[in-house]
Amino acid sequence: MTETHTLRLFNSLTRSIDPFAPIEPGKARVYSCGPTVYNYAHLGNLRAYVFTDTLRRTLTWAGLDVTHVINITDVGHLTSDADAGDDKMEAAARAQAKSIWDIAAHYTEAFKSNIASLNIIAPSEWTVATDYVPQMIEFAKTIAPTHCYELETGLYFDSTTVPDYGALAGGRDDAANARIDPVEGKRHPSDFAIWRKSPPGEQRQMEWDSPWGKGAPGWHLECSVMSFDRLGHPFDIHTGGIDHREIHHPNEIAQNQAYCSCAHDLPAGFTGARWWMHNNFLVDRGGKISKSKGGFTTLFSLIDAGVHPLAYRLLCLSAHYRSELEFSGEIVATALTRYKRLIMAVETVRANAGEATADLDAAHPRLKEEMAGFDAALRDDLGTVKALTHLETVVAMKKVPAPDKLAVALHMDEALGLQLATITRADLRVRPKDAVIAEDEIEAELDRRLLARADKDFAASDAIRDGLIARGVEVMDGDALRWEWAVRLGS
RNA sequence: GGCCCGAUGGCGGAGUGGUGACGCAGCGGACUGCAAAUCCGUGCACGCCGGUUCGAUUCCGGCUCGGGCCUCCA
Repeated sequence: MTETHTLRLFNSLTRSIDPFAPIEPGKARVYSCGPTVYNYAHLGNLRAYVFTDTLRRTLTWAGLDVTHVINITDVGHLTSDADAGDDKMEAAARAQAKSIWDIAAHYTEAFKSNIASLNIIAPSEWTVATDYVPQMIEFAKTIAPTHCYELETGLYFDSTTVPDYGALAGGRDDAANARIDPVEGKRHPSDFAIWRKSPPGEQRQMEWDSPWGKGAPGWHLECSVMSFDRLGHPFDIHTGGIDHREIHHPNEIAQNQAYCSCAHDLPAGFTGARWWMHNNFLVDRGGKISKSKGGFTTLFSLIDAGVHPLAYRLLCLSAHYRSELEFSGEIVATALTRYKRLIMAVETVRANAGEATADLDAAHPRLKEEMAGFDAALRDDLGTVKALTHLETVVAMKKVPAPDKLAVALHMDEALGLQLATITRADLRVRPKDAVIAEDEIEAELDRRLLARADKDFAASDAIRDGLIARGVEVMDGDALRWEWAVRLGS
């Protein structure tokens, strides 16, 4: 099928949608800021990886060979004010009376499990921050003489030593914005830690020797070091949540500029990645869902309530990645219904089609029209919202050959990742964690009900049905599936 | 306090200088012993005040309300 549209993506550096051209023809190198593994990822965190996955699939769709790296931050985040507070990892370890390494391993596995549940393609490589400490120290040594200064608390980056500091953030006010206590001795409010010294007399579970004393790397450092190490410099795209646009990524860019001018004599203005892309937040009534505030919803809890994880993926796809997306139990439930109907429709197409048409170019003209619309939507800064409607149009289309329909739908799904080729409606019947009745008992009750109905004993059959409903089971007579779990969403 | 963003029907959410997608809910119909599930059909919206324009939801200004960042966060 001839793809005629240009891929255009929003670049936070230019604040505009620009035609995308990779550095190396035919290839794209992408780095995504990964999770800090001191707690479970919540649904808002996961939106970022659905976005990243959509980007990756779209690049592939556009014919590019993608190398994708996601990091695991297992060190280096602070819990509180300034640049000298507690480390989040250390705090979590203390709170749970476990080793910090156990904490990291546990939440890393949980995260990877979430990624798999959402049908997010695993990155070409996961990089782990603590594996890179020696390289971080080398990086810091390279830039220290010309870009850093040392204080009691650590090694700091002087943000005025690089051109256009903070340009990504879209202009920052420099002075008098001190809402928090600044670190004693910092030259500029926007200076940040490259290396954090362990407090005197305190033994940390994670600490390393360095030219600036025992301690841990600043958390901005890891992404610069790992992205350069795995993807080279420059590379194509760096992604992350929109919150990183103001601090973390500008700091990363500053480090990249410093490093490249020190080590490679690269021109000023070099930013490491050519494109910086940011997804917007998943929000609750009260605002963004925050990991550090607690009380958030995880993908695990959604599954426990009886919601298939891909319904959440569909929800993410139904809004543009740069828009805020409202979240509530009710909203996920609508996504689940939408997903269920889509899956049922595809199942029907599959049953009618047998084999999918092999040659998409030979598909029915109306289908090719939708295909073109889908392609255009996707290539226009990842327009999944429209792309999704094209998919639904295709699946619902009358008077076109089923094998063609199936082929087109499955092709579209390569970009959307809704597992249309394999998921069945029965798969969507996710057993709620607090279900009070077993499946075989449900089946037995339904068989009893069938007998009562055959006898036209409707009082008895209705009583059985009411009993099942009371135990969270929906009875569906005119449906091959016969019954379904009621979804149990809190609020 | 500084910087920035948003406001579309009951809810979610696209989009556009000139008939305002789509999904969910609702309503009507089919099916059903009755429901449910499913299918078909369908009503409902561009925060307020000015300006530009033949014409603004769309462009500009002000206002109101909501949110984000400035401290770890996707």
